[in-house]
Amino acid sequence: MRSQVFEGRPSLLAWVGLLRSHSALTRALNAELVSAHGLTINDYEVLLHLARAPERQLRRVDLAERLLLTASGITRLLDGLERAGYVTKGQCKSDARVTYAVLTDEGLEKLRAAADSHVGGVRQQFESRFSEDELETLAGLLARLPGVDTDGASCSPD
Amino acid sequence: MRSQVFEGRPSLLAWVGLLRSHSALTRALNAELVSAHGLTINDYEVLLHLARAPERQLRRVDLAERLLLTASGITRLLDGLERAGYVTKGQCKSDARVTYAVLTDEGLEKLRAAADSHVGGVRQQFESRFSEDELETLAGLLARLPGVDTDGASCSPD
DNA sequence: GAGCTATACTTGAGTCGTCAACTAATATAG
DNA sequence: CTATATTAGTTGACGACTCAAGTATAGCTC
Repeated sequence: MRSQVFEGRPSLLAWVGLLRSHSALTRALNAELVSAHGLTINDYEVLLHLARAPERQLRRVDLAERLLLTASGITRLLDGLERAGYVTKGQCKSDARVTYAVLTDEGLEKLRAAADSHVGGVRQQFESRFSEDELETLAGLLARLPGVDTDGASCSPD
Repeated sequence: MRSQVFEGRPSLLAWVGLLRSHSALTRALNAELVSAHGLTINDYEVLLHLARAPERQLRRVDLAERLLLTASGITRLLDGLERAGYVTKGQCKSDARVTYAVLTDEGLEKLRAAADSHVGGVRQQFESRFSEDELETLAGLLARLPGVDTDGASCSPD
């Protein structure tokens, strides 16, 4: 049993490393973002994905896929962003089931305001510890884990 | 702005990779563990840390440090494990403030039962995607991120 | 075109964790 | 020794998600 439970294997080390580093980094970066801009990491990610999307809008489903959240999680997340005025709802002409999340000008404004300090925080965490090469290696390895890709459809015109 | 917000830099790629892979892996492995054994990843980690500790006990504070949770998070986590009978409270003779979390025989039993399938799941996720060398590289890189280390004190005898 | 399945989304209940405030015991300083 | 600060832990209120169930629209199949 010992050999199974007590983590000697590289896969287990990688796993606990992932768990811990995520916890620590997330905590730090999220606190930063919340205190400086009143945004959660996920809030930020929503704004970012919308900003990059054509027409600055995305179906809720696609947002869920990109953020790796459930549909209801997205509803809740967007609730907050809508109340804050950063996002509004939009209809889809060709499919009455879908509601778009549309980035407002205020939302884009907010994203711009938050981006610099957040990206700066992220870069500092990583670039103070790793060389450019190491970062590429790390990013490359992480990219092979599940959940790191996704791309989304759209409510195409009739 | 474009260059700041739109993640081209390796540090940003590494960061989103970490976020996504954590989310996906955690979801998968946690679901497995919960459905097979009724344990959360954090439940499991508590049992594991206790099993490795001298006397199979640890102060709540130290547990918090190891799991990267707050003190109150630990109180809540242990609530569940105590109700399930996997952990009990223990006093510290030399300091009446501290309460130990003590692994019961049932708890050790439970850990043993869960360990194989959980470790198996973890290994499968990682070893199906990476070579041994790559895993070592990944683990090594992750180890340099914050939160990946810790070691704990104990209520030493008078 | 009626019925069935699948998809988009919302809602209520519950879980897991946080923070801030609080109690209790110990350490330290004068 | 007394006063103050520090440390261990718990608790209430709350936030962010999840799951299961429900509603409404769309698409198939015959």
